Amino acid sequence: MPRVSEAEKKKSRKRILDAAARLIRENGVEATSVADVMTAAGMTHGGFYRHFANKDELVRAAFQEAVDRSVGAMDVPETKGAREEERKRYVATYLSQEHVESRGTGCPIAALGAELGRGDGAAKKEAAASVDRVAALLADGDDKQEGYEKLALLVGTITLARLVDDVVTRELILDAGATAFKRSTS
Amino acid sequence: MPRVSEAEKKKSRKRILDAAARLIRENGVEATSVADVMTAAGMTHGGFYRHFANKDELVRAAFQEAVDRSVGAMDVPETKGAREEERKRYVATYLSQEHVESRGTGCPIAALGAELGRGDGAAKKEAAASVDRVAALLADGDDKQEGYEKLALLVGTITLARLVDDVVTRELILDAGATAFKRSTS
DNA sequence: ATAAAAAGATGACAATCATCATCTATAATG
DNA sequence: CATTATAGATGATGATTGTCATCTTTTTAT
Repeated sequence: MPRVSEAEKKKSRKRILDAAARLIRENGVEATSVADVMTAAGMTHGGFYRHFANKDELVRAAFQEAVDRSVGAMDVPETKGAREEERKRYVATYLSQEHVESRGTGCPIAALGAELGRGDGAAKKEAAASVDRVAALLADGDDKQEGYEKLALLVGTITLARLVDDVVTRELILDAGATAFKRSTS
Repeated sequence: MPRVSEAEKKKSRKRILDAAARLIRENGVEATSVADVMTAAGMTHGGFYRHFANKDELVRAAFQEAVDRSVGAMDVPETKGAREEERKRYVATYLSQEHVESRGTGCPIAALGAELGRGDGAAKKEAAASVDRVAALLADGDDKQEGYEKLALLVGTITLARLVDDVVTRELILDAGATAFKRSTS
């Protein structure tokens, strides 16, 4: 059948990226094979290297995509309280049971931070840059430390909550995170 | 050569456990093979199943061992300020550059929490129990939420710090965690 | 002392993996 | 329209994986 048009190729790339962004968050980078991603994107493994140089490059791009999507709403011009409004929404969504359960669409730093922290490829560098980016979006002004503190609290809370099967205990953990988060602002 | 004495077998088991506890924290569960562990323990892969039913059971036991070692000092009778003293030491060690770099001997929840949170075997259950245990040790009294909050902050902070290669930024992150931790107590 | 049990070595298994080579049919280029 | 470039399919690669079978040798039990 192939070859396909340029526009079609672009769509293919996007399907691959979306599939990867979901699968690596659901199952981890190591547990996600290139063939898995391609199948989820509706193709065979063969065409993969027409889109990405290697798996690390795919993971880097997928991680970036995931960050864009998950903080995109917060990344708006600082006009009046719009940013602050989105921040509130972001945190409430973050510290929710739904976020605990839907790993495939959740925070990529929480899902993959530990695993990427062990590596040293392009994906790790991307994740490091994302830490700065998300922290900056979470902070009120230019206080970097406030951003780091808030992000650490979010990431740690969801990590703990995902270990716990009991929904009641999970809620306790999420509540603890929310309470601490409020304290970090005032 | 084999068979070896009962005492020797016990020592073998401990060597396997120690090797696993280090390797899974350094490289993750998935990236650590049974053969890797056995080699690090000074044996070939053959004898592994005389000690553990399967890899999941090894990881569970190794995780438990790692937790024991890393919070052992805090887990003392609540006599006068002894516990509080150890808590301080624990947190200072936790939020240090050395901890960021020495993953193999560091906090197993931070190293493996996200990965185990995706699974559903014995190792995940062990990790869930550890969350409660460590949180309880970190809390002042019976305030569970305080424990969860503190543990989340520690785990999140070290996760972020490990993503960052730049030592200065890393220090900023660790400082932010330490500041927030103090605020969570008073 | 004889027999049974088993620790660990060696080796094999079926799966899985990332990556590459080749083939094809079609899109882009002229 | 003729030529060339290439997206994606098919299939192979060598490496790695968890687990099991077998064998040897020594310990334990009788």
